[in-house]
Amino acid sequence: MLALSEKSAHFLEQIIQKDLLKNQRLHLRFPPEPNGYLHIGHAKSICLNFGLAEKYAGQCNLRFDDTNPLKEEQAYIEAIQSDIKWLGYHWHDEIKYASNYFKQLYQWACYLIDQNLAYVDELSADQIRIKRGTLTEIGENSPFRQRSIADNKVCFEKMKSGGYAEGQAVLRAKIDMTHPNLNMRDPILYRIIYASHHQTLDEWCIYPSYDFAHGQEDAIEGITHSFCTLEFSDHRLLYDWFLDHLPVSSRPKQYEFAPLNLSYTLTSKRKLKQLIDEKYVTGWTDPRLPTLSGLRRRGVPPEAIKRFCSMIGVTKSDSVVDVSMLEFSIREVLNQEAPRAMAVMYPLKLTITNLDDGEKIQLKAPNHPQNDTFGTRNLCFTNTLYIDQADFKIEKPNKKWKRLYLGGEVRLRNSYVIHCHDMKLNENGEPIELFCTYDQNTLGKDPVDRKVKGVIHWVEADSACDATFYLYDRLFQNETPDMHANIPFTDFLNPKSLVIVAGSKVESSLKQALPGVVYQFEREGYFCLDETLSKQKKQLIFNRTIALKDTWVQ
RNA sequence: UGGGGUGUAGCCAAGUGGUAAGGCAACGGGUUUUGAUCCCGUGAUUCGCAGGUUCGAACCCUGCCACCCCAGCCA
Repeated sequence: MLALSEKSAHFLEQIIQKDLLKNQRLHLRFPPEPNGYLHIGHAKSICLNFGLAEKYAGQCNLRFDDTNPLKEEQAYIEAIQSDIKWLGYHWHDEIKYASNYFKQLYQWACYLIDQNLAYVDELSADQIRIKRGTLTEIGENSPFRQRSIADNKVCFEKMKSGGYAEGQAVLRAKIDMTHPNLNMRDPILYRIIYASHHQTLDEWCIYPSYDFAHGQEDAIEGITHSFCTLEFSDHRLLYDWFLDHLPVSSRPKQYEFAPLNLSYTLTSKRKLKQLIDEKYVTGWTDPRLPTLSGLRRRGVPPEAIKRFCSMIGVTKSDSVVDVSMLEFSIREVLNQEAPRAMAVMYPLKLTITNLDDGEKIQLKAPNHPQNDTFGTRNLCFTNTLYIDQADFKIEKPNKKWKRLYLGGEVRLRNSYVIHCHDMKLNENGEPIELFCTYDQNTLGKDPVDRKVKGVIHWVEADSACDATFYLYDRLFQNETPDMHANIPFTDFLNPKSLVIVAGSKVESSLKQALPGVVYQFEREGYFCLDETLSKQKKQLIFNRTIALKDTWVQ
């Protein structure tokens, strides 16, 4: 926490600090296009914009950049809102939509025509592309560039009223076909799309391009600093050109920062959508996805995401952030917040031979080892328990082995020290039942005459609940799955990204596991109830948020 | 090869002319009824490279190199 507030200001924050000194307002915006769910990369931008507005007592708008009805949906608008709320941010005023400004944008387009700065081009998309030139060759004027203002007004009106087919005409700015920046070679302002828009329905059949919309939207809303990712750097010139030539009432400035790349992860809406459409995952909320909805369902707390965003910084250099940083912040938050419980993933029956059938010992266990305010819970100890198969070996494999073996001793977490004196094997020679005695004199204290190093977790057989665990692992086996020129990212999918373990046991207190609460199943990891799946399959299903850090080298 | 950017440890990142912060990862050690947490310790004679300016350069100048983005009627 301390480190967080002491962190030095990144370059955008420094710009804000300077501008604030000059008595400027601070008004930011987060402008997603509603064409998919938000992911961890958007979280970086959300934390930047909402976080800075919060820190410097400014405002931050939520604005849906909905200029393309072909790709957008109302469902995405709703999902995006709940993801932002989940992160704990509040947008200023009403939600904004680019579509709120369609009329104003249209009037400004007419204004540009009147200024002889825009024209209707009836070249085909292909012809426009060819005449635009290339990176090294200048472009060439369209034959329609010399249309009269009056003609342009007629043609633009014709575009607006449905007099052209899709693709038959576009409105372009008249700038400079020889400009070294391709964006300045008469960019397209309006195109014809005969599609119903989720907000404006069938009111329009012409839609503004991103370039013609974004800066003006910022100006209309009185945005002071417009932060976007690096790939828009080349558009800044155009952004300024429109603001210079239009009678806008405020002058926002665009600044660019590097988008987030995360190792072993995809941060591209388009590619995430492909994974969903091609059924590699179950949907936008699949816990293996880096979508905010997926992370939430997985059990990742919003605070972890905020800490992560603070940890990675904001710069202009291309980078790939190691996913271990995200994992660290998840564990850091969960270690503090998660109540502890015990769960046995692969049960092995263990009979206490010096305890009679029906005898019950009530035990109390703290819900958090470092924080008493979490309180305690009751545990029942009888002669029939389960421990994990991984915690028992017939023979002690090496001197570092701290768990149970035949003839050895181990502490049962929150309970007694037991000694294993016998076992039953199946036909394959695998142990199927252990016989142990417990040492009555070891509850809450160490035995006086000997050292018992190991501690293992357990559940009481009779009171335990059956549960199924969904163990998630990274979706890709390659650090940069989408950065290989000739290999599709789907080639790197991890076949073990989801492992379902059924037939597990959780302690009785988890019968009432609360949705939304992440528990630490001691020695295993952090888990949370999957409400949807549990209801659907009528059993307790836990998602593993993340395993505990494991530094044990066998 | 036009234009716009970026190069500081395996990864992220401070540093803005006074002699290389911090975090993640890794590796040691200590504590521990979670092989977790916590604590302590270990890294750059050097900042893409080469010159130059200066008493002094990661920071200034010159030249070079590498990588990223741009030729949607996507955003």
